[in-house]
Order: sequence, then structure tokens, then C-alpha cells
Amino acid sequence: MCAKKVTIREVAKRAGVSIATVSQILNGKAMKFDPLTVQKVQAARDELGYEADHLARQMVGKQSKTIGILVPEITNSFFSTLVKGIEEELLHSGYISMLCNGGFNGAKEEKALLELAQRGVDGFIIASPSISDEVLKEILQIKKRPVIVLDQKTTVERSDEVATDDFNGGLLAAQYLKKMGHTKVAVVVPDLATVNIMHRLQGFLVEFPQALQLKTELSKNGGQAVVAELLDQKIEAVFALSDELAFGIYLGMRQNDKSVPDDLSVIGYDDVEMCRYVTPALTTVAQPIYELGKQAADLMVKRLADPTSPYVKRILPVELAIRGSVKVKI
Amino acid sequence: MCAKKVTIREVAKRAGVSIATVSQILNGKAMKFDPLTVQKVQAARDELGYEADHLARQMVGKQSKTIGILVPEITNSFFSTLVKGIEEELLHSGYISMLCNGGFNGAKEEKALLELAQRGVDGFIIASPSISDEVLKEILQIKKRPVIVLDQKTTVERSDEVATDDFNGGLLAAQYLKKMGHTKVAVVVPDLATVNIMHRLQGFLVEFPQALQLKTELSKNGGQAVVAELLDQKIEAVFALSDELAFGIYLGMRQNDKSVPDDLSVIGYDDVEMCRYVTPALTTVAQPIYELGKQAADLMVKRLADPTSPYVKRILPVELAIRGSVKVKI
DNA sequence: CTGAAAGCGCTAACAC
DNA sequence: GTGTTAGCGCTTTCAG
Repeated sequence: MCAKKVTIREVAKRAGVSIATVSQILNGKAMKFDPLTVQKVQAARDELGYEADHLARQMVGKQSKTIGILVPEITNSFFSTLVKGIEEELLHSGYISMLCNGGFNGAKEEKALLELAQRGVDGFIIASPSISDEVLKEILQIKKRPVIVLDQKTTVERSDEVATDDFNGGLLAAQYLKKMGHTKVAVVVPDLATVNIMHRLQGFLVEFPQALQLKTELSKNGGQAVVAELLDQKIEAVFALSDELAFGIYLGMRQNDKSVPDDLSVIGYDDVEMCRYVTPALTTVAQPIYELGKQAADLMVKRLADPTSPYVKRILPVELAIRGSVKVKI
Repeated sequence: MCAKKVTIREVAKRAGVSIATVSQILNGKAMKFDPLTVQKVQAARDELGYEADHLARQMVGKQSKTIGILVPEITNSFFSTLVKGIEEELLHSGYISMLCNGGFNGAKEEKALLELAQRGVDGFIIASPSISDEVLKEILQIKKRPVIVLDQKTTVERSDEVATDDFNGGLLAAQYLKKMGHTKVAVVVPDLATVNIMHRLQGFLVEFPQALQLKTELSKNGGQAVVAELLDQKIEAVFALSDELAFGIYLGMRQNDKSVPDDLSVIGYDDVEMCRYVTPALTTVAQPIYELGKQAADLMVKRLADPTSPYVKRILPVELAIRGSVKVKI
């Protein structure tokens, strides 16, 4: 099942041709050869189960069939789902993922990216807000390898893009809250706001222009930290720009002996798996996270296959997942 | 910051020696050279910021400084935390991670492993119950690369090991339940029981030899599925062999309009981050998951540095994290 | 002590 | 059409 290591030379010998011929034929240039030779080579390849060594191939400047992935926090359900989507699609296309966890730390991310670049990855999929534009540009320009960024501070020119319809997501959340009769609403926004998150906010503000905006860290802790203020201000309903934030709010409420949704309605964003398992189940704006990862990977593979094709941008739809964390105001 | 790509040749030229000399000196054989030459070479290396190309080096049969990681489901909090620990420790030591998601699918895992092997990883860290022993042996024997398995069906001979004190964890859970006055208890065990999970069970059974054992899938769904039976049997307290299972039970209880812990006490295993955020917060046996990953990575790095050192086994302690899901029986 | 030379497995010009 | 040759960047005998 897993022979020692069959080289191109053996295939050549077996087929009675030179290694160059084998290389050519096996790399798409088959039509320039005598059909008979092609036959022999392919037969030999199959019989020996030969597969080109990615590493050797890479040394001569070809693809390594490896993609570098950078996420800030794999531990976060959003990112792990994303990575899963990327990884599965990539593996399916014969690529493999090199994963790095940036930890929301610019320096570490840069190091990771460099390490990845040095490893000769064919492209990067970067989903991390704290990576600086300059570093990104450097990678992109100097290394000339395609990059796809997700969840980024700014958009990189000259790259493909996948995103979800963030503006609409924010709008959906607002409309729902309004429909449920809420007027005194707040929105909790992260310090480190990425463009996509800003879009959500903008969508939300269309319906609630003067919603109270609470800044905090984009994490469970951040959500927890904001509860006191929410309670002080007698807010009725809060829009958490991520489910993580919402989970933190849940905890904060419980610590204050208050109930969701009786004392405060909360609506989240992302639709992470745990939404269904917290009590009450979290009403949230569902993004197709896994799909987002798959699409990013797909775009990357396509780009690598045809580097000159025009850049594309794909927007994935979002929808409201109504569960139990928003009550109708009587 | 990221020079074009400085090769060994440039360093050699700069130092006024041959590339062979540079290679030797930079690879530990410095003492066999004239101190002056060593000086010059190191100076040149530093000035140019030279670093050997991992790929080229690998081609000549050296290390690739890359470790393959296989997990069944990165989306699962346990595994993502584990991966984070591995990844961080590895990056710290100059290694990089190639991640594959097995999806609890033997065939896919095998493919991933092969792909990883072909990529020339220096070693494998495998945390996946469904990988077969034969495949594992093959990797280990044919490729002769070190493997560390976690959460495995069986233990591989001739490898280092890290594990947590599963037996004690089960015992701890049982003792706590007993202390809280429960007698009619159940334990929900996964179909696909790995050795470590069996140890937990054994520890638990020491205190509750005739606990009701419910078999199900090791997942949230599995937990949910088992609730009806739990209720039918009028169980007072249940030990879920993983937090995932416990979360499923929470949902199942809610769907039956029953309360945790009033109608059923539940204790989990793992201490995943969400334990604190569900309602009630989940009492569980805490394993140092992140640390487990770090240790596995550390062991791997050490093994690679000194392949002949004796195999070691590290056992990490577990402890009870008491929260709100177990009530004292009056 | 140090350097020349032979590859590792593969691809790409350029001859034949 | 197909083989020859020259590397990619590095390590490693093996002479000198």
C-alpha cells in the first residue's frame, strides 16, 4: 500500500524512456509525444504507483501543493469550523494545510507567516485581524504568492475574496429586535473592529441609529465585562457582534442573577455550534462558516490553477436563526 | 525584513570559504574547524541573515522541521485546544504543523496520513481513535518516523506517550457523586471507546460497580439521544465521559422540560471552555488539554533531537472542577 | 582543516 | 518526438 519510494527514474526505466520524457508526459505535455510512448509511461506509472515528490518538485520552482493558513485562535469555534472547511476542501484537491495560530499577536503572526513562506507554501489563507497591512503586502509582493484574507482589517487589493453579507446580517438582527418590540437596544462592538464587523454594525444602525454602543474585547470575557453597563443603562435587548460575546453576556447575566431573555434579550452573530446548547438557546445571525472556509479554499485552488484569471469576489448569504434568547416585549 | 533568499553560496563567498565549510560549521561540526574560520562563517551568516532552506535540506535526507498532526474533528473544543498546544510548542521550537482533520473516517485519515508522510514530515502526532493499528504500524515502521498517539484505541509500542490520569478522573467523578449523596447513577460511554476512556470508566466503576451503562455516540447528539433512557430509569446523576456528551444531555433535558441539576445531576469530563458558559455551569473532571498538547509536542521535539533516548511516558494530573450541575441529594 | 564533487528527485531548455 | 544537460540549495564523503 505504501511502497518504499518510487522515483521518476524507475518509471523511466520501466517504460524504456528517459526521465525527461516521463516528466513531460506526466505534466500535461503528453500531446507532444507519440501516443505509444504516452501509453507506456502511464502504464509504468500506474504499475509502480508512482507519484512525483512534492518536495523535489518544489525545489525546481513548482508548486508545493501546500497552503499556509493563519488564524488568530483555533480554539474559537468560528475559526475551527472555518479551518475545517478550508482543510477539507484543500485535502480534497490534493493540497495540504499548514496551520498557524496567531494568538491575536502581531509579532507571532508575522513569525508564523515568515515560517510558512519559508516552507514554500503556494498560497496563504489569512483570517486574522491583527496582521498588519505591510506584512501582508510584503508576503504578497515579494513572495508573489496568492493570498486570500478573511475577517480582515482592510481588504487587500489584487486578491480573490470571500465574505458573508455582513451588512445584511446586521440589518436582519436589527429588524428582528424591532419586530419583537424592542427600542432600548445596545450593540457591543469589539475594540479591534475588522471591516466585516463594521459592516454588521452599519447594517444594524440603519434601524437603530442611536443604539448604545459598548466597546469591549471580542471574546467571552469581553461580553461578560459589558453586562454591568447593560444593566445600568436598563437596556432591553443587545446585539452581540459575535456569539462569543453573547456567551460572555450570558455568564455575566447569570452572575448578576438576571435572566436571559427576561431581563435582557440577546442576539448573537455567527451561529457557532454551541448556540443550540446554551440556555436559552441563542438567537443569532447565522453565517455559513464551514462554507466560507470551503469557498476560500476553492478560490485558492482555482487561482493557483490559473493565476491570470480575473479576481473574483464571492458573497455568501446569512440568515436569522431564531431561538430562545429574544423575547417579545409586551 | 524579509530578504530575497540568501543561499549558502552567498554566505560562503562572503566568508571567503567553500559552501561545504559553511554547511559543516553551521551544522554542529564547528569544533573541527579553525576558530577563525568559524568566526568568519558565523559573522557572514549573521550579516546576511542566512537560514538553511528546510526544503533543500530535506531533500538530502535531513529533517523537514515539520510535524504532521491528525485529529478527528478540529471543530471539537477538546481537539482545537489540543492542537493549539501542539502548534504553539512546535512553532516555538522551530517546527511547523501540518494539520489534517480525519473526520472519524478511517479512509480519510489514512489518506491524510499518507499525504503527510509523502510531504516528508519528521514525525506524527495522532489523536484519533479510528485510525487502525496496521496503518499506524506501517507509518511507524516503513517510514521510521516517530509517532505520538493520544486518545488512541491501543497504545503503540516503541513511542513516547503522554496521557492524563484517566483512571483517577473517573474515580474523582464517582467519589464526588457519592459524596453528594447519589446512588442511582448512570454513566454514558461512547461506542468507540478508546483506552483512555475505558480507564475513566474503570475508575468510575470502582465506586459504582453497577452503574447503568448507556452506550452512545461520543458527541452532543449522542448525549441528547440518551436522555430519554436516563429519565425512564429515573437516574439521579449521570457521568458523561466527555463534556460534549454532557452538553447534549443538557439539551435533551431542556427538550423534555426537565432541569439540570434538579431533575438530573450531570458531571462531565474534559473541562472544555464552554463548561463555564452553559447553564448551569458544568461540573466536570478537568484535564489539562492545552498542556497535553504542549507535552506531546515537546516529547516529539526531544525525540527528534535524540532519536535513541529511551521512550518516556508522561502522565498529567486531572482535577475536579466543581460548578453547578450536580446537586446534593437531600 | 578545507574544498571539490557527487548526488537527493525533479523540471526545463536545448539539442539530436 | 525524445534524450541530454544543467541546475534548485543543501549535505556529505573523500581527497588534498
